[in-house]
Amino acid sequence: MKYINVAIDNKSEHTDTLYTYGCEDDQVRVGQKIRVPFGLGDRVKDAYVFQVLDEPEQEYKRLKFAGERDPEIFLTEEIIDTCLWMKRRYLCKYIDAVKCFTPAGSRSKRGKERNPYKDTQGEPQNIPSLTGEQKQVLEPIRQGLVQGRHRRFLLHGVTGSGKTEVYMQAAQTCLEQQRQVIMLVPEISLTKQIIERFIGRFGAEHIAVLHSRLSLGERYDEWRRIRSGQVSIVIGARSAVFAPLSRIGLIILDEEHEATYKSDMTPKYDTVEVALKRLQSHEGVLLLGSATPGISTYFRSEEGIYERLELTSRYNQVALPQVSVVDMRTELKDGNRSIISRPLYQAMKTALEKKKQIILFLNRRGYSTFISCRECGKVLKCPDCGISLTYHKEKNRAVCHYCGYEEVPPPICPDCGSHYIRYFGTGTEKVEETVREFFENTTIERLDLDTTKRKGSIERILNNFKKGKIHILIGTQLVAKGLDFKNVGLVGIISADVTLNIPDFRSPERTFQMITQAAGRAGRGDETGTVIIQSYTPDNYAVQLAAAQDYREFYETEIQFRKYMGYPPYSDLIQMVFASKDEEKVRAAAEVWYERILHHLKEDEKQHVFRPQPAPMSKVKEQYRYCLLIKCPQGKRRAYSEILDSIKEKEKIKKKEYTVTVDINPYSFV
DNA sequence: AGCACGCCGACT
DNA sequence: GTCGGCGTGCTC
Repeated sequence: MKYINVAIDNKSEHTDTLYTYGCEDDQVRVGQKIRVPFGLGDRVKDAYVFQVLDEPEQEYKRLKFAGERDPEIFLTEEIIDTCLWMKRRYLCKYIDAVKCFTPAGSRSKRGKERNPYKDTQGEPQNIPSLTGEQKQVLEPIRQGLVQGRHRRFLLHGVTGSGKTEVYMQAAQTCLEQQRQVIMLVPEISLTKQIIERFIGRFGAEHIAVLHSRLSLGERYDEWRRIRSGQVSIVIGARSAVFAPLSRIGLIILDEEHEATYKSDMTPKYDTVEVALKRLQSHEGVLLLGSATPGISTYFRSEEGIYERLELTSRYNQVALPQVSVVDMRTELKDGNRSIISRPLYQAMKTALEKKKQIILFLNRRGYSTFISCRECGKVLKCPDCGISLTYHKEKNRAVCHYCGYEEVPPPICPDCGSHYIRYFGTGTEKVEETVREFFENTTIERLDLDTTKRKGSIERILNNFKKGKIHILIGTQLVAKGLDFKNVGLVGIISADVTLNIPDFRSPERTFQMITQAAGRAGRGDETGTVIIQSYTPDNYAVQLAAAQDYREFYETEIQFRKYMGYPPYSDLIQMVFASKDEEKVRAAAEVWYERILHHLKEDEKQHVFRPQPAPMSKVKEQYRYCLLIKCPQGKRRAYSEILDSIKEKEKIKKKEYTVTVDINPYSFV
């Protein structure tokens, strides 16, 4: 007779605790899935075993007994341990964490297992010989793998420097140690080449590819295939970090800086953190790769938390593209009010004459309006937070979304006295229209979230572009992600300012990454490509250093700003969002939390918590939302988690009609 | 989230 | 007197 502590598969916050059951089955183990009677009606619920005990921890007046076990779903102790860690770190429920590791579907009814990539031949390959640089980079990774030690690497390599080959050879070494590999990519639909190369090299039978098109049944089958030990390499987007492998030797994150590695659903986990947690138990190696590492990542490589490896030369020795910045203030002065500058227009004409293709980048439309002078380029910013102020029409104020600072927008530019104050943020969607007017006999296609909603449409557009059927492709960041088009002669960035002035402390970082990535699309064939960046603040360091392709200098500049402002990596930003149908109730709830948090802090720590304010998009889906931001100093994260946890505990005693979500270092502050 | 217990108003 | 309203509180 055993006693088990289980997490119940229930939606409610109120039942998010471990319940003790008696268990007749002596074979019961931590991680198993088991049926239990629950509640007054003894409804049968799924539950997961977190602890197995010989004696119950206390007397229960109505102890119940667990039912049958699910023989197909069982997790390892390492996974249960990681669930406990996730609950703390992301303030999610036990079951939310467990569900990351278990397949959502049930056994597929067809009865036979299916592997959608079984028929993919992949490119049969000769293993290419490595350049000197690649060999050098690979050496310490191999060493870590062979010794079976936990090590962490940042592979900083320019576009086209052959990172994928390093990944594959590291994977090879890992397999030779009888250990398994998780290969994570930002977006599976744009990663066909990598998948084909892996399948070609290692064979489809040892690889599981997890992607969003899998049906629930297929997902279940893949999960079982992985769990059974048949699979030694799992390729997938961020959720593949939860793959139920039992001997993980290596986790690779390609394009480490990408926003998709941060989950936007509960639990709001950070893929790198989960990978690290798992690798510590498995004594495995973490390999982060990027051409433009995130500032916090690079900082950690400076601190020695990650070992940094550099690939500086391009594989095929193609010269980096010619990058120039167009000053849109001059365009205005000279009477060109159009969205396309004269240099960009000229370059487009030339490219079309040479039968070269063009990509125009339209940055994601800002959800907020920033205020800027079209003559000198000045942008209104918060004096305390250093981020752009957002214009609120209803009250005619420029507001800081971090701390709530506000001011009446000046009628003339405070720097140069110009009357050309403009409210930016919308209007860029007119690009397509303008381009069509300027270039009548060309094929123009737009690629963004709206056009890609329909299945297969990304592939269709990209294929047509590849075949040369489309002359000008207008798109958002989507187009920038790792695509290799040989005939692109020109890349134009319509407005660097939109990205630069998103009210987020990372907007310079994002701008730098966006420009670098876009530039990487130009001149991938044998000719040097051209990149043109349009901006009203052409002297901005992010724009300038991206144009100069100087990552190191950008890092040095940016890290100073982060240090001065106390932003990550010098702190963690904790964002809490309160939501309710009742506007007054959310406001009150946010205030209560604010007061309670302050109550737990010492006098000199109170400045880290900002007064709650209505969210920038304050009403979404009939719900009113309030935000509360905490700048959590380095090393204090656990303390804050505990404070929030205890408030959550107290708050749920009184049933309140609102929801709270906590997001640590969110990718956007909405 | 369910589901039962419980303490007040209109029915056979 | 009792059938049922859904407010309140618990679930090993």
